[in-house]
Amino acid sequence: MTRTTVEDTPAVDATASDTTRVAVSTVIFALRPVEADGPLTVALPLVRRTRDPHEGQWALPGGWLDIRESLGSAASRTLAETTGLAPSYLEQLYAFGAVDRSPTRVVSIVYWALIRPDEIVEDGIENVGWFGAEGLPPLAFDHNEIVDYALWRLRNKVGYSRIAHGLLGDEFTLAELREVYQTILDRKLDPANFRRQVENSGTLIPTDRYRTGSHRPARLYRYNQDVELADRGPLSTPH
Amino acid sequence: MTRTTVEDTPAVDATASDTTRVAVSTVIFALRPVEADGPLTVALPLVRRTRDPHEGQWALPGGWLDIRESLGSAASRTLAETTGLAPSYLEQLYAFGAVDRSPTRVVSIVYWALIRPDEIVEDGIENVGWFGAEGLPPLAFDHNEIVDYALWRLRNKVGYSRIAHGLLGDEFTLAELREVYQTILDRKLDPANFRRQVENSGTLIPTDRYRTGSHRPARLYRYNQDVELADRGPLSTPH
DNA sequence: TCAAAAGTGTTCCGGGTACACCCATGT
DNA sequence: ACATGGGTGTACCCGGAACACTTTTGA
Repeated sequence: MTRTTVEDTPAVDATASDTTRVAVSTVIFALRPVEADGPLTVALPLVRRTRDPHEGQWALPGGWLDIRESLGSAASRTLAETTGLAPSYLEQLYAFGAVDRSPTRVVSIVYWALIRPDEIVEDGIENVGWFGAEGLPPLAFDHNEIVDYALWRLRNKVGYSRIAHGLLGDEFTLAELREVYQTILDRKLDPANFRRQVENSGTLIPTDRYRTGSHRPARLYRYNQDVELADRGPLSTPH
Repeated sequence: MTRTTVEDTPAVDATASDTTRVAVSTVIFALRPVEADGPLTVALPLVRRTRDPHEGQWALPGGWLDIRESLGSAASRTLAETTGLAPSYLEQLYAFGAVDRSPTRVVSIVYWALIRPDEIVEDGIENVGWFGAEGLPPLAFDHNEIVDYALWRLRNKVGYSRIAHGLLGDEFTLAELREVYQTILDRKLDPANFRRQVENSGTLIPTDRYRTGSHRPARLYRYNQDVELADRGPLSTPH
């Protein structure tokens, strides 16, 4: 193949026009009221873009992959830089690489994360806003589609694994844990059956403490860290 | 930040030393005897590397992502170029991006694929070899780890979805389908129960044809293409 | 004392498993 | 005829769903 026209000649300044760049973004889920004193909702933080493309629109927190960091590290770093958050759970979601998903060629490695209420930094950094995961406004790039996929994965994985504790503090009552499941799955769960199921799963450690306040005090539980294994298969360390 | 030493100055020739490149590789599974007249085994084709790094070692088929193609297209293309194969099933597996997984910085988007016996091109292209998925020799880069993960995903997904037909031809007997499951899962399955389970799943269409040859003829089945949906969630098109 | 949530007991149902049994064909 | 795999019937077990019931607190 020989170059015949100027269109075939790559720019001398090889910034973006002729290379594929790798970005890392993260969908961060938390459970919080989306309006003051409203019910708990699956919510996520978004960052307002301050430059083109899509200036002014909301987008997933993220940034460029540095040449000397792994993908998971890049997710953690860009997350902290843009939102100030450090999630308790972080897992790779998918690599998005459609040619037209950005004006320049960008492959985005997207992670998804869970954070506990006590890890949420309120109004930590400018240009960050929290949104309910359902009914988002139009986001930059293909980020609406990405959030939908992450939400599907969250709902799916809650069914067969015990990640829900990533949305709770260290100690919690069974009612609080059940509330997490009900919010994510968007349906009521029988308290009696729910109790037995999580108790039999072996992932809960009862403590001697109780949460008091209204009605009969409820026993507090803690999560058994030794479980969780045998979930992602032979892949132990994030890449 | 200001540049103070030569180490900080990027090379004018921006080939590989200061950029992250994106590669695409695929783990292709087929069911075939690994030695002539042996039992059916989960096997995959590997390509012998003809240049450094890891010259002479076996590696997953793959190549560089072209700037004008999506990730899935790149997987199909590099697959065809290196092995001559065109799989019936192709799905993204994981993005591998550890800093030290290659001498230069490479992020690999790995796909996994299934191919039917009739799609296998025997001795089609030089430098391609077939190996049993268990007990591979040491491969180039982190490819052993990648294959193990793909194998885990295959075994896992066979349990809850109906992808096994991606390893069979258009028409097949229940015994042949059961053989696929038994080979992948490495355990015997009850013929009676297996029949009822796949029949009740609604994914099989009985034909009027029978496979004769030994003993009582077995009815041939075809797969219902209309199913398979509601599996990868809202992600319909590969990116 | 009453409302409401915590916690227990019991029944029912459906799907998976084990296994006995009949059917149809090649040799 | 008989061995062998194709195909059917059935009993059992276990986990989830439904729901009645008792316990313990705050108000």
